[in-house]
Amino acid sequence: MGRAPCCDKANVKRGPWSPQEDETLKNYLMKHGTAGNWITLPQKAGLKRCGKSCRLRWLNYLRPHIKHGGFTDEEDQLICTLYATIGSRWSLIAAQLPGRTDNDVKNHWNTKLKKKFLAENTNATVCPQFSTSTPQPQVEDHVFDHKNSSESHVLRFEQTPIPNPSPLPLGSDVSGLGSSFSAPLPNEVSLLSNSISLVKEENETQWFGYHDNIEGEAFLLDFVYEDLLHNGFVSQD
DNA sequence: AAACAGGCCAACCGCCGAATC
DNA sequence: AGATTCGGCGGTTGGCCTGTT
Repeated sequence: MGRAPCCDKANVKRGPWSPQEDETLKNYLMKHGTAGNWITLPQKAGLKRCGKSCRLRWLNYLRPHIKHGGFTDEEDQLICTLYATIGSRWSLIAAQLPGRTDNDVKNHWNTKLKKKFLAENTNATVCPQFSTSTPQPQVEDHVFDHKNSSESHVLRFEQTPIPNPSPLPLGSDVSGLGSSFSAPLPNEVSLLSNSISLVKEENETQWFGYHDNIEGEAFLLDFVYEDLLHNGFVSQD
């Protein structure tokens, strides 16, 4: 048999949280933490809520240092770039935006950014796939789907490998560049946009994806590399 | 001032992989 | 080994808010 049931769904409160509930949950978590179990937490804290609901409320609203609204242009650009790279993996995208939650980023994209970039239809510095130099795609048609990357930039990368060690200009038409992508790999490739690159240092066996974040500091995009590795576009040999 | 439409966002739903029994 | 739950995630929705007519 498995674990005990999650919660009595007929006996839990739903809908918007009251200030009292917020206070109760916040106080409890500040004092005791989750103790590794969200399901039993509401009972211990004296809340008639499902554990999942408590978790969501904490992560999206009550957690310290959460920012709401007021997305900057830099954040918009980063969201767009990452969306074009990895698709709708909001938790990963939000992880690159301090103080932002996946729900917030998702809402922001769905209500504003998606329309904005569809309407503008040209934003090569941020989202190469929207470039006017190529046929105008629908956003959904060209996002990176990590489970089925048939419409992704990464697949195009595989089909049209980059044999040249120098970074390619943003939005380059790399079709017809030649043979399959294999070792020896170039030292650096400007791969997915003007701010994301794959780097392989001399004498290193691993490739790493980097992105220049809004403060201009490079951070490792493990998931870019993982996607490439997972899809067999790079190897560790 | 009232009615309506569209935008926004908090919260729920359902799925999936990992963990547990 | 298989059944079941947990935790986490992305998709969706319902209700409130704001702008327009």
